[in-house]
Amino acid sequence: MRRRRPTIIDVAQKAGVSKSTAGRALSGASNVTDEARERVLEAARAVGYERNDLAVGMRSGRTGLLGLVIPDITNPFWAEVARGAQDRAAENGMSLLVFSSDWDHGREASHLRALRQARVDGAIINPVADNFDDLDRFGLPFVLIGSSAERFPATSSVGSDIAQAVRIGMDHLVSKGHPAPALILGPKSRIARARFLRTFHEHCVERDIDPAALPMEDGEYTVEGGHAAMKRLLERQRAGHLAVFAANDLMALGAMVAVREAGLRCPEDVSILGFDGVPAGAFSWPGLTTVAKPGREIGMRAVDCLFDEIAGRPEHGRVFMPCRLIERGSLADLSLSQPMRTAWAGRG
Amino acid sequence: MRRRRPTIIDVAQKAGVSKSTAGRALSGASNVTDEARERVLEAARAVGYERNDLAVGMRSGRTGLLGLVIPDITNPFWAEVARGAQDRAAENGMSLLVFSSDWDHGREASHLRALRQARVDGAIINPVADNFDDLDRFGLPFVLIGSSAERFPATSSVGSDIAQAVRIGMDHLVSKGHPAPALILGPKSRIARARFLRTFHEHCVERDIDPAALPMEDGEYTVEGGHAAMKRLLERQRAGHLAVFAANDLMALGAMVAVREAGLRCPEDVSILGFDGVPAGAFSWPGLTTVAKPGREIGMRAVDCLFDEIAGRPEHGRVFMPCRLIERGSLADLSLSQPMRTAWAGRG
DNA sequence: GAAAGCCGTGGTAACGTTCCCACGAAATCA
DNA sequence: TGATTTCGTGGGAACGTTACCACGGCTTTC
Repeated sequence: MRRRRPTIIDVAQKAGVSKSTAGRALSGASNVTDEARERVLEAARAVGYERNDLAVGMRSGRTGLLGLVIPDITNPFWAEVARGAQDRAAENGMSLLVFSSDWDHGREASHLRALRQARVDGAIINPVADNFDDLDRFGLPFVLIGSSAERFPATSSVGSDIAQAVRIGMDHLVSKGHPAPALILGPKSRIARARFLRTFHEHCVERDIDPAALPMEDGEYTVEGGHAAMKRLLERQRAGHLAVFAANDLMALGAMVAVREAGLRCPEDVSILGFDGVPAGAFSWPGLTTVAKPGREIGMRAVDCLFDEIAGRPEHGRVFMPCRLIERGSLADLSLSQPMRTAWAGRG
Repeated sequence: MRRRRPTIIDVAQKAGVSKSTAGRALSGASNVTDEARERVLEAARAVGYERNDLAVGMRSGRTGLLGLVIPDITNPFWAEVARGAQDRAAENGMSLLVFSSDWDHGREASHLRALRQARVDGAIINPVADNFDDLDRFGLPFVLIGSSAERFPATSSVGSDIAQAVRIGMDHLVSKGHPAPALILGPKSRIARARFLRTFHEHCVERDIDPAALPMEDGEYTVEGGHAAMKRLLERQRAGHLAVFAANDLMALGAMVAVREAGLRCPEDVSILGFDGVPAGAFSWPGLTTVAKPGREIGMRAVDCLFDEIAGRPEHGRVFMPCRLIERGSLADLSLSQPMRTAWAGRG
């Protein structure tokens, strides 16, 4: 048999005040005598009172619940985002409702409905929908995360700064003597790809390189995709050192496997630079040098923006979080041994 | 300006029935005319009604919320557990509140309080506390997960079957010609270690091997821990093939690095078997052969048990989920080339 | 044919909290 | 001193739903 949990009325009785006064004391309102507050708090401790969030939400409209809708909590990047969001939420006494959409419209819609029914105060969403209808109908404050947020420029959102990331990566490649790397990119349909390419082209223009002369392969954002892309790259490349900038760590790791299978060595014969910062990159051989996205910071920042959104404060627009280089062992340093002698340098 | 959301009363008015009838129709109760139900459902659709879960929870005592308290959502294993739990919860129309405790008593206690205040219907908990006080005070239905659940044998819990996992691993080692491997274990304080060792000893007895004669090293459950342990192992081992069973994949990956640093090759000189099934093991070189825990299934099963617990159905006691072998490239096959010629075979 | 049971319906209370208003006492102002 | 403000307090309504009870009409039973 489970005993009835004490309510604010029990506390009020024990303290000898009305439930209004007890409520004020417990919620930290100012217009209560110190003496009354003391008595109420003591009584609450004595009876083991714990506020009923449902009742609070019911009456005040604020539930202390935040929603997080991401493609897959199993993906290390999204796990980091979730962790950051959860920590920042907890700091502010709020709890996080987590949902995985698996890039599925139906699931996303159903999760958004669940969020509404739970009366969350707001949500952080990585949208799978490519039109704004679903989100527009959401009806609650929300913040977008991830690169697909770019499709909704008018909405408050937080993402990694792909432009800056590409720049960091290219600077590093140049410093190691690979000014004109080959590219392994994601599917043409993805927004992130376009942004990546755009910045890459800017970089080429600055350095007087013809981007059209650089080898480029597409593939899914998976190990298999990277593996296949690298095989194609190696078929085109016969001699000299090959440097590759992959748009995704999993692709980079797949590419590394392809290099090994071709009887070549990384980084001696092929240099590989990744993008994401997945933990697995630390255990590959060689360790994967990569541009890491600040997943945790994105999650935290998204919660901050969401709070502003909820409070009706002027919206942030798009927030871009800076990425950073993690240097491990997958890049050869050609800057000293054979300055400027990369695969395609001076071809065109 | 955000318009007031339609309530069940709006639906009832539109349908021309009382709110009682509307409520019955919407909650799928049986004692309503088909005609009335139809009218109510149509009205609900027309006004865009969505049930208020807070009010339901307030009145009925069931919130449709489940809690999940794990050490760290960022850890791939726990992410899998969370994913499984979330999917199974969603199947049953419930939402998951996720918290990371970071093995910290204070955080755990505060998360449990948050769950109580949110009036969740139940919780799945990987307890960090080593005494039962906190959990005993929890006051809501719950199911324990992870190996530390072993400290609370009276409570319903779900974990991986370490005994079976060790057996699978050993069988595989034997089949490859490594009947007496060295061990890399976790810290002495951890429950999982004891269970691992116990089964290992049983295995040795069955095969007439003196476990005391086998090299054994401890370390933290991290890459660094495994790295250091393997270095110590290699100092003791001068010649012949060395086979190692690591109690954790991260340790195994660290060990692999140590092997490479010592100028040896895996699997030619050293065979390594891991335990966990982390994704990173697929990208190491060689790929890590390992015994994988069924994280997702554990999460799903835990939710099933929790439903039983909530419904007051007879408790399950401890549920053990079977692990499976993932064979990649980190074990040499000595069974043909040099039958039974492992490092320590026939020493004692 | 009367009593008893079933079924669909509607009205009302209850869940636990916060919000709003009114009240009296003390403090301040003219 | 009398009028006005301030402050702490208490009472009651409200949030949106489900649980409970009572009612009338119908069918079943003896």
